Amino acid sequence: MNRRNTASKEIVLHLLERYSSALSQDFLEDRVRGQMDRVTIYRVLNRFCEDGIVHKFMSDEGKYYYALCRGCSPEHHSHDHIHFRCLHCDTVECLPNHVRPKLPEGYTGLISNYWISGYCRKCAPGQETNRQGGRQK
Amino acid sequence: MNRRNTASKEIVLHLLERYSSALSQDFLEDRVRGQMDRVTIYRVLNRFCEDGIVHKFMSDEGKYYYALCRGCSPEHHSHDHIHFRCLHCDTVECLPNHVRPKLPEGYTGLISNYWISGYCRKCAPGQETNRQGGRQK
DNA sequence: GGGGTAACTGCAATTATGTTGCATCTGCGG
DNA sequence: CCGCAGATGCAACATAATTGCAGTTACCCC
Repeated sequence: MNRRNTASKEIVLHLLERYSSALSQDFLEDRVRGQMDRVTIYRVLNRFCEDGIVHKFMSDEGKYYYALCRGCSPEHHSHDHIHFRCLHCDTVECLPNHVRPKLPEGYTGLISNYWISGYCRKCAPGQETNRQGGRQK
Repeated sequence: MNRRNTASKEIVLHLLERYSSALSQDFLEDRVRGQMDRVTIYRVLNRFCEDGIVHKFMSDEGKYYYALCRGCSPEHHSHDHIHFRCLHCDTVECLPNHVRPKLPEGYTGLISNYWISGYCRKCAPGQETNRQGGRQK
C-alpha cells in the first residue's frame, strides 16, 4: 500500500494548511467545486487520517471535521485537546489545552472528544469582528 | 403552547427512566416498534428538550443521544459533565463530574460536550461483563 | 357531558452526510 | 515505456434528521 502524490492530495492539504483550522468535508467541497469529486475528498481525508497527518472528530452538528495533527507522531497521537467552535465566525479550531478529567472509580477512558462552543479571541465581545461572510458553513 | 399528556410521552419517558442512561432515537425505535412512529419519538424527545426535562447531545458516531436532566432546572441547565460510552456494553451515560477546562486568553465558552469512550465500572477489565446482547446498538 | 380548538400523530417525502462498488485512469517503480 | 497497484469519478445505497400535511385527540370551557 504505497501512497502516491496526486493533485487531489495537494489541493486538500493546501487548504488545510491555509485555513489552519478544522474543516468539514462540505466546506472543502465548496472550495474545490469542479476540481474533484466529493468521494475523492472523502477518501483523501481518510487516507490522511490513516497516515496520521490529520485527525478527524465528530462535531456538535453531527458531521466530521478534519484538522492537521500538530505535535503528534503517527505512532503516538495525543488528541485530548479541546475542539472549539466560534459561534460568530464559525471557525472550528483545536485548542492547545490538554484535558485529563478524573473519571469515577472503575472507569477507564480511551478515546475522547471535548467540544466547546463560544466566542474566539478575534470575535470576543468588545473586539472587532472576524466574520468573513460564509467563511465556513 | 400548552403541553398535553399523551401515551407517547409516557412511553418514552418511562424508557428513559427505566434505562437511566442516555438513549438514541433508533434504540427507542426498536423498543416501541409498532406502538408509535419514528417521527413521533423524534418530536416527543425534542419537546422534552424544550421543556428542559431532557437534554440531547451529539455522540461520537454522529447521532443524538437523549438523557433525563438531573439536578438542573428548566431555567438553569448545567451540562458541563462528561458523556461516557462503554466500548463493551455500549451504554452511554452522563457522569457526575463537572468539567471546567481553562480556555486560552480571550476565549469564551458557552456550550460544551465532553465525550469519552472506554470501559465502565461494570465492564472494567477483571470484572464480570455487563454486555447484554444488543442492549444498545 | 359535549363541542371546539390547539396540540399531537402518522405517513410520505426531502435533505444531509457518510460509505461502497465498479469501471476507468494514472503515478511511479523497474 | 510497460505494467500494475493505487487513485479517481460516477452511481448508488445507508442512515439520521427534518418538514409538510392531513387526520386524530386531549383538554379547556360552557
